[in-house]
Amino acid sequence: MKNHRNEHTRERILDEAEALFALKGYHAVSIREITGAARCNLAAVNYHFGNKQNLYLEVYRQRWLPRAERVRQSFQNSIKTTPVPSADTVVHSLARAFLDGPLSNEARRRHLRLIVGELCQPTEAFELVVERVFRPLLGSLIADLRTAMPVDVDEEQAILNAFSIMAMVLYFNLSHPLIKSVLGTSSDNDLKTRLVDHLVEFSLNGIAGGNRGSDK
Amino acid sequence: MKNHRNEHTRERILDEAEALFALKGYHAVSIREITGAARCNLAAVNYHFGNKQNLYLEVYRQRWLPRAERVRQSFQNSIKTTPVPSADTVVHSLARAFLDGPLSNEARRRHLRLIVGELCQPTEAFELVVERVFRPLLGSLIADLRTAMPVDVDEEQAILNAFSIMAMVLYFNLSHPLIKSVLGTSSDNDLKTRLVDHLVEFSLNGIAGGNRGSDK
DNA sequence: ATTCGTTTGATACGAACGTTTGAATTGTCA
DNA sequence: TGACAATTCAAACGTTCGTATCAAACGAAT
Repeated sequence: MKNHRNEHTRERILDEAEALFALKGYHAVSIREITGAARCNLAAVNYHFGNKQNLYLEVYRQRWLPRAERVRQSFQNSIKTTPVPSADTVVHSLARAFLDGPLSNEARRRHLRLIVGELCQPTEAFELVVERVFRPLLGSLIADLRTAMPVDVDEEQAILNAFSIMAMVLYFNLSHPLIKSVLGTSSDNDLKTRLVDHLVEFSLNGIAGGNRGSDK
Repeated sequence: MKNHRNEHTRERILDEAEALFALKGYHAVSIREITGAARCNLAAVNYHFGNKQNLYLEVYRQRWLPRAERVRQSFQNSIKTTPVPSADTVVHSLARAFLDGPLSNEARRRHLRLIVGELCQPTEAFELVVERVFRPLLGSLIADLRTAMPVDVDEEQAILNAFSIMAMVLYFNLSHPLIKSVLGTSSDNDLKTRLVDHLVEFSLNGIAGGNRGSDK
């Protein structure tokens, strides 16, 4: 039924659309810009996806979601090496999965920009990001952290801990250039590794502190 | 020279433009939408500000920047109550200045959305945000934290600590609805206070941990 | 080779965009 | 009051946007 070239066109459009949406945001990208980058006709978007909004959603469904799944798998595989992972292992696995995981630098940048884009200006894709990825990830993160910690941490504390970790993961990606700018040009080598190390250490202490001391 | 109504119009445009830019982003807001909300003529934007891009910049220069200054003042005043503030005081003052400070809830949401907007999709206003506000704030934050801590924390560690704190401050504002959604409807009262408390505690432990243990 | 469903292509539509214009209106000061 | 600059207004500009149309090109099966 399906021939080869239409799939190629469809895939090319998805690729270029994702790159451009991640780079400039939905409204700053025109269909002509996408089809120009994909070297196909203007009408191809409306033929394959109906309209611009649905192309945007398909980018999340067919590009972003599978990648989010890869990140999740990378995270799960890392912590499943030990039967009862320590909090250290959990946080380190999460940080590495997001900041140094299965994605290339470019893919990772796109991936997290699409997340933050929906966080800043929610559209229809927001529900997909939250319900299909964010909430499950947060749930397993909390569960994994719980098994590695005493039970005297209440649910809200655990949730806020998980949010704090995610905050740093997202932010360190988002403003990676800014961080590099502030740190100066002196130490560019293996910055990513040191960022991960800092994030893990900072988070672990934050969690442990939240566990030990009940109130400030 | 200047009469009254033009200033009124100019100010109304700035107010409505800021609200709309913060809510929907630059490209998703049209001049007609702004002038409609400000109840003035379409051409008023081009008369008072030249063009849309410059209106956007003026929003940052004349609305955002003064508010950033108020937040900074609130932060500085809080920590200047004691001659040598503790790290606890510094972080708590910062968190309160941003999350519970001199701004109303609405003004704070706008303020931080304009920050994150420039972080996600930098325009000309990015330099203003970074150089005039972000870098000075980060500098004084690091300096204040340093005086409250032993000197065996290297510069990079201190910078990353400050970034981590800012990450949580920004993120807790950005995804406040999401956090409320995940936490459930059970505990809505004084959530902001508990968020600040969590942020302070998490950060302080993160900093202290970075101070005590040199490597993971 | 012919047919038929699928995909591509060139082109055009109406709407909305940012911007400009020039005439009316307003406020200010001689 | 009259003159003059500052501001507002309605209307239009040219451009670009998302979308629709329809014929041409293509691939696969009869």
